[in-house]
This record gives sequence, structure tokens and C-alpha cells, in this order.
Amino acid sequence: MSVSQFKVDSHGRRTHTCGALRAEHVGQTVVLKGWVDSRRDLGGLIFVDLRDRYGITQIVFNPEHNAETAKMAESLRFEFVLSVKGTVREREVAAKHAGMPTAAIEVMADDLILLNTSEPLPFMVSAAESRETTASEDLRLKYRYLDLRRQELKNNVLLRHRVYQAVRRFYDGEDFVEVETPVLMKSTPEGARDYLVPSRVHAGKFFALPQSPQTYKQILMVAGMDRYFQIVKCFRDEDLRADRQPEFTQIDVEMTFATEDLVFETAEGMLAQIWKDVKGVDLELPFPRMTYDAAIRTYGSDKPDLRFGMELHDLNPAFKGCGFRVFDSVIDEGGAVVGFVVKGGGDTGRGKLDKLDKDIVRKKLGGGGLIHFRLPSDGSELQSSVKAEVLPTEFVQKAIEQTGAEQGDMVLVMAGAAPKVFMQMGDLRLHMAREEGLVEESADGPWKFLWVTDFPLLEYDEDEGRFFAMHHPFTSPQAEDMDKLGTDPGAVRAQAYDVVLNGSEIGGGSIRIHNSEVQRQMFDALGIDEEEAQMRFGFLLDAFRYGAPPHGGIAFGLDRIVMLLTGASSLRDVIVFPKTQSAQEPMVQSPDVVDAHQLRDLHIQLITKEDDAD
RNA sequence: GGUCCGGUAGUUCAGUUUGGUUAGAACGCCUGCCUGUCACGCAGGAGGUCGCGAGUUCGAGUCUCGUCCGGACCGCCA
Repeated sequence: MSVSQFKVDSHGRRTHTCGALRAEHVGQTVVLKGWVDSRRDLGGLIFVDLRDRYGITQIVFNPEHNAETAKMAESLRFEFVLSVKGTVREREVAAKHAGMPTAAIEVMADDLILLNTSEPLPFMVSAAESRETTASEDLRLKYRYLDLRRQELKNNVLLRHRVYQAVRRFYDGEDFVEVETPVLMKSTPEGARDYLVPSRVHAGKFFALPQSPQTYKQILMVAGMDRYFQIVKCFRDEDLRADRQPEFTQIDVEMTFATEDLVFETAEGMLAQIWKDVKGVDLELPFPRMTYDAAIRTYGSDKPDLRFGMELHDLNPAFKGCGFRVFDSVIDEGGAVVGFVVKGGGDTGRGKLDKLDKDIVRKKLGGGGLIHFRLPSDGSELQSSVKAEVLPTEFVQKAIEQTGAEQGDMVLVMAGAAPKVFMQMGDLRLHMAREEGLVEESADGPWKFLWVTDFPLLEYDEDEGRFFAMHHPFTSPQAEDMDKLGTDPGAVRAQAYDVVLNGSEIGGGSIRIHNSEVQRQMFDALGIDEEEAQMRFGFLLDAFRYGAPPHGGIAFGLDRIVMLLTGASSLRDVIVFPKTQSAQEPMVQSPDVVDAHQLRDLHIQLITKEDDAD
């Protein structure tokens, strides 16, 4: 393709997009612009599917109609950029394209202008060819601009846009003020690793990118903003997962004079608005609520997936005094025997169960060994993995009765220290549900929302030998647990909550401490002394002394919400330019080295690996 | 930091179990034919650093070690 073949675009503006034309436009002269999605050259007639963001329209080139234009069309290839002037006409056989909105018509080309060519593609972009791409993610990320032309990713971007708009419309309507908080802020010792930004002006000092705008939004409440929200980038320098990126987007919300009920109600309204706008679905409000304790005991997780049953049962009552040493010692030591029913699992083979025990329970969950009771579907007698001489059948029967298992079912059981054993069984529950095909990620629901409430305020870290804030250090204890803060910190419940959808945590928040004395006690429990508190959070403690109102809020993971709405299996499919698992971006190839003088300006000296004694 | 899976033509994969002649297929690309296709069709052709580096061997895509890259998970992530 020589340069001379490019002409000035004398067609002027497009009259329609590639998704706009219908039967009613037949007879009109139109100008369309877009990419060659595919081309079918029949020797004489040439058909080109012209694609833009809005859709695809079939263009016909006919040598009898316009020989020069048809000749040009022979050289068209995938992803060439065209302007086409032509006449809309009825399509002879539209039936084959029932799903295509423009199927009723086609455009007979009068004139063609080649706006740009394309080299052969590293992978197929065509809407017809690759609704689900087979290209490796590596390649897709390197050529992200091509990947984003694909229907699937393009739709994710457009859906994400609609989520932004729904969020803004909702909060604006509820008197929330959108405020931008600084991206260059201050490192905080708790929580995730910070991304740091060196200061040129202040040698040896660093900004940190926000893990969330937490302290700023609290200050805004003290400042009397009353209701705040922000769609904001947050940064955490921790290892990646399919649902975890180092930079991600939060819908950040804070309200003055908030109670948990008020936060829940508002959050539900916002989520309902998203689902209404994006999916046309009316969510059932209010969402069910469950305490953290109940979630752990019933689902072995602080983010229960309610799309299926398989609830956990504490079988301690059934096995108390059963004589089976494993159970007896666990129960005596305050642990738990936990089981759940696998419906229709009564005929599961021994080999499969051994594999489950070895590969999943022991290797992956670190569990102490799986016990099973099978009730064969042919009505034959109970099969226990523990011999009746060791674990008398009467106790097993009692346990089976408690779980509600029927003939044809299986009960899986593990014993161990609580609450760890509950969480291991919770993981096993998810594993079995996937195995049994009970959960399917789908963009069409079902949508099982849930509030998990009454989180512990603190959790004990064995390695460090001290308590850490489970949510963050500004979370308010529950009033009735206040006196335990000094005596039994682990037992204090927080006014903290998560909102869970289909087993994913999509948001979390708390009612905050607004009193500097309570905040001081909290720092005390965390082992942060007066001096350190003043250094790290002095600004907040100061602010609390000037009429700080009670306040609270919540932050939602926007990327995860979009992931669930689109049915995407990875966060990378709902972020336009995501990082790989090793936190790199293959297209621009970041991170990268910088010039020596840049480092000098920043007062930074690099150390080699050998110097790095750590 | 750890466990596991993968890396072969532009792309997606087969071939690795059991080392052995010229490393195959499909799609894409190129050439020719084809006037109602819509994953158009037909015929022919070009296209390979078997991720990289060592090693074992007469001989390595295939075996061993190391390393890089991608992915899933554990640790980590209030």
C-alpha cells in the first residue's frame, strides 16, 4: 500500500455510526467510518463488515456499480480504517444475522477513502471471530489497543462507564459532595505496603500513594462537608491475584451523624442504582445481615457465598464423649468438630475421597485430615471412614441427623482448633461446590448480597506478639464492648461491616472514632505510644479536638463490582491497562529504570543485590 | 518467599510418555480462481532462535540443572 493511495478525507463527517442504520434508512446516502472487521471477496462482489464502537454494518462493493471503488476494495485487509460513502439498501438475506441490529440493511458503496492501513495482526480482533479470544494474556496486554477493540473488552469498558455514571447520579441525588483528595500523601505504618514517591525538595523524605483516602475523608467530616463521595484510585504494594491489582478503584463514601443502619441503607441504594441502570434488575432490599461470628461458624468465611447451601454444622454436641480420641481431645481443648453435607455424594468413590484428603485438605488447606460418612443411594448401610470400634455408630448417626443428611448424601467432617477449622471447612465447602458445579460465574446473577457485621476490632498477630486493627485504627468499638478494650482486646467487637456479593467482598467500612480519648485508648491497645501516635496521626487527633462530629462510611471495590457485573474471571478484564501478576505493564513496560540525574535530583542511590543484606 | 501449570510458525495448539530421517495441523499471511457472501468457497505457496543458558549423549523440541516470562493458588493484602 503506497502513500499515494491515501486521499484527503473529502467525505466530511460520518452521518451515522456503524450500529445505527435500520430498515427505515433505506434509500439514504450515508457516510460511515470504521475498521474492517472482516472481508469476503467473492471475485466480483466484495463484502466488508465495517466496525466501530457502536456496531457493525455490511458494506457491498460491486464492480458493476462502481468499478474503481470495487477495485480498491480488493486490497482491504483486517483493521484497515475506512470512510465509505454509499446508499442504504435492504439486505436480501437478513435471516442469518438475526442477532445483529443492522442485519436488515447494507450499504452499497459509491466511494471509498482509505484512512489508514494495518499490518497483519498479532491476534484476531474481529467481532465475528473472537468474542472469546484465544490469545495469551501476555500478548493481549502488549497490544492492549487491539485487545480493547474486541467486543468483550469494549463492552466491559462501556459497562464500567455506566457504573461510574450510576454512582455519580445516585450520590448527587442524595446530597453527597464529590471531593478529590491528594494522591501524594503520607505513609501510614499499619496495613499494606505503601507505594512511595521520593520528594525532590525534601531530601530523604517520601510521599506515599494512598491505600485509601481514609484519614482525608474523616477530616472532611470534621470540616463539616456532611456527606462525601469519591471515585478514587488506591494503591497497595502487595502481591497480585486474579481479583487484586496494585492500583485499583474505590467508591469512597463518608457521612456525618452516621449509624450503621444509615450507611447500609445508603449503600444499598447506590448498589441498587447500579444494578438498575446497568442490568435493569431491581435488587431486593434490604440485604440480609449476618454477624461475623455467625458467618465463620456457618460458612467458614467472612464473605459467605450464599448462592448455594452446604452450611457448616458444629458437631460438638453430637460427638461429645464419643470415645474417638481425635474428636474427644479437640472438643476438650475448646476446638470444634465441623461437618457439612454433600448432596448426592453418598456414592463417592474411595479413591476420589483419598485424593480430596491428600491434595486438597492436607496440601492446600493445611487441614489435619478429612473424615467422611457416606449414605449410599441404594439404601445400604452407612460407610464411615472411621471404624465403628473406634467411633461408635450411634454418635455418627446423631451427627448425621444434626446435619440433615439423607440417604444418598455424604457428610464431610474435620476436627481442629476453632476458628481455624471452620475456615478450612469453609474453603472445602467452596471447593466442593465448584467441583459439584453449584457455582457458575455469570453476568446474569443470581445476585446474593449480604452484610457481614460485628467484625472483631482487633486481631492478634502471633509473630509480632501484638494486636492489629482488623479494619483500621480509626474504627469505633461497639459501645457495650468499650470496657474490654483494656482488659480483653481480642473480644471487642467493632462497628465494622462488609458487603459481600456471591462470595466476594465488594465493600467494607465502619463507624469511626470521633473522640480523641477513645482514639488514644485504641492506639494504646495497638501498642502505639503517645509520641508515635502524635507523629503519625497528630493531624487527626488535633482535628478531633475541635468539634469532630460522629461519622462513618464505607468504600466499595469498583473493579470487583464491574468484574461481577460482567462475569469476568479476572480483574484484568475490567481495567483498561492492568498489571501482570509480577506487577508490570507489558505495553509501556513499566516499571523501568530512570536516568542517573533523575535519581540524583531525588537524593536516591541504588544499592545492588549483593549490598542488600536483607 | 513458597507450591503448581504453561512457554514449539504471526496466533492457538499437537509432537516430550519411550532422545533418532525433512518438527505437523488449524486460523492468519502471500499468489491465483470465484458476483450474494456473512467463520464465503476452491487451488497453491511462504513462514520455526522448539523462551534463554549450561549440562548429559554419537545425537536433545524430547532427559537434567539453572534462569526469564505468563497464569492459578498459599503467604501477604486493615
